[in-house]
Amino acid sequence: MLKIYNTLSRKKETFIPIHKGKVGMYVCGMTVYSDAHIGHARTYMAFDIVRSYLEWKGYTVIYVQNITDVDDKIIAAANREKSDPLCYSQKCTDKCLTDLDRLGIQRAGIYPKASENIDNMIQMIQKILDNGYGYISDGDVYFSVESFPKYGRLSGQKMEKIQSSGRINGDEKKRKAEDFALWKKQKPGEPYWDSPWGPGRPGWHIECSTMSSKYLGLPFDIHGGGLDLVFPHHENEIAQATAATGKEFANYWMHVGLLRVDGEKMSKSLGNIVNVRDLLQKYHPETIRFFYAQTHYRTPPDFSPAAMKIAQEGLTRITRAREKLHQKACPQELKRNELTSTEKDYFDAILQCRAEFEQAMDDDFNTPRAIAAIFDFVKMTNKHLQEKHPGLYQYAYDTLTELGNILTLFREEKKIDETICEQLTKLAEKYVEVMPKKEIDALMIAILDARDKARDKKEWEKADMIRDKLENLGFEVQDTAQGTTWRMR
RNA sequence: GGGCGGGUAACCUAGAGGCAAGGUGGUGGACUGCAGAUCCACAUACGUGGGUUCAAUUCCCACUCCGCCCUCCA
Repeated sequence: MLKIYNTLSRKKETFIPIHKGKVGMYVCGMTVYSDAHIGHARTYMAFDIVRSYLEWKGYTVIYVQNITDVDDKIIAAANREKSDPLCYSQKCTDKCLTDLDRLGIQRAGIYPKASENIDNMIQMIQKILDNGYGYISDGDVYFSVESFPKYGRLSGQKMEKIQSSGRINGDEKKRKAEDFALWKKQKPGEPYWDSPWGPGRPGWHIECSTMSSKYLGLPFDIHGGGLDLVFPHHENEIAQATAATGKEFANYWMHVGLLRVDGEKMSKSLGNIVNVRDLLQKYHPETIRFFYAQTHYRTPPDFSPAAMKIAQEGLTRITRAREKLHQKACPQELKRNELTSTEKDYFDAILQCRAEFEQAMDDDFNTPRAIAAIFDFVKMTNKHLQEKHPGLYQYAYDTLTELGNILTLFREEKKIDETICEQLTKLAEKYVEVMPKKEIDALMIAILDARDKARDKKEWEKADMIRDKLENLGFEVQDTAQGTTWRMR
């Protein structure tokens, strides 16, 4: 039974979808005016896993993630570049989504853009006005927060406190400081759309109320985003959608803990924003994803080279076990009562891993616990590498792959560098008597065979030389009691 | 000032009213020409002070430290 921590109640609640077998999920997307950074990736990774797990549980998931392409900062950036804001944001959108693709984060089902839903927003604003929750002021339209008694429920704020804090922006055009803009009157040099209140553009919050209800209908199941969006953005979304439609908005609110960098908040002012693209120069996408998955989605992860190293090494441990399984696996009928007793132990361990994995994920998508289950499974695998049943290994391999996929692991195959084969051939020419086919496997077998002969003759220098050269080409060579094994890093 | 969430070994990360789990690292052992991998074993932890309880690290209160939001933020 899946439980989700709901920001609304600050408790874990049993997940019950509105429509049986279906889940509607809306996640606040990027404001596209620069590159995607690892904070974005953190959030979309988290929801990629949420989506994957829900699908694994048998739900059909409709995943909507908006693109904010109408915004002050976009306009400012476009003006600096002397280009049209919408063209500029289109370019950024493509870049950002491509970066996330390269990180191996699966795309949402629908990416609605603010600029393409202005009419819908105007309609919603009109309804808010019709229902008495907003007012017009010199070409601007504002939401009147005091007219919406439930305001503050999501973030635990009390209206009086918000007002008395003195921290929110006053404005002559607003009746109350806490009111927020639904529609902003056009300013010179800015893009605008016509509306019943004159030319202008929508406020930021309205796009999410509008597009979520347009694509998912109200109410819908899950609304997610970064923890920083709880107030005021999500609070405002609820107010707007409810004021306009009278319907409930979202049932479960999920918020992702914000990524930190070397123990500090990641921000423009600190100048420590790490772009996805730059990070991909240094680390394999799978390592980055594993790093994220190692921290529960509500806990702020701390990004650092040291943390990446830990992720890298842990992931390698899993990968090695999976490769060994792959080598031994072959589809074959599997009946528990036909297994030897040690094979039964292993088979039961696989079942145990599945059960623990599901239990962990059912508990508010507890990926660190799920990963612990996988590590337990890896340990059992390494202990049982002497079994004889290929079907058992197939089942183990399939299980590890299936569960890993939910955590975004094993999504890409290793790329084989074209030049590796040539370099291996050169090595073989030097040490091998009979040249094998120019394929990596054949070359490796021949080279390692030559090395074994050297080892038999106790020619350690030669053997170590070969091993060093292979290591340099990216091969991990290990001598074990069962012979020499190799793998690509 | 208001709201929210945290402080678990050397480090990272889970957890729960009664054995505190996983990873990285460390130590010892098995294996081994060496290296590596793997397995086995071991060591080190619940911020402080109260309270509730047979029992708290887990619940409550205070204190303290840290972070996030209240301005754009995933």
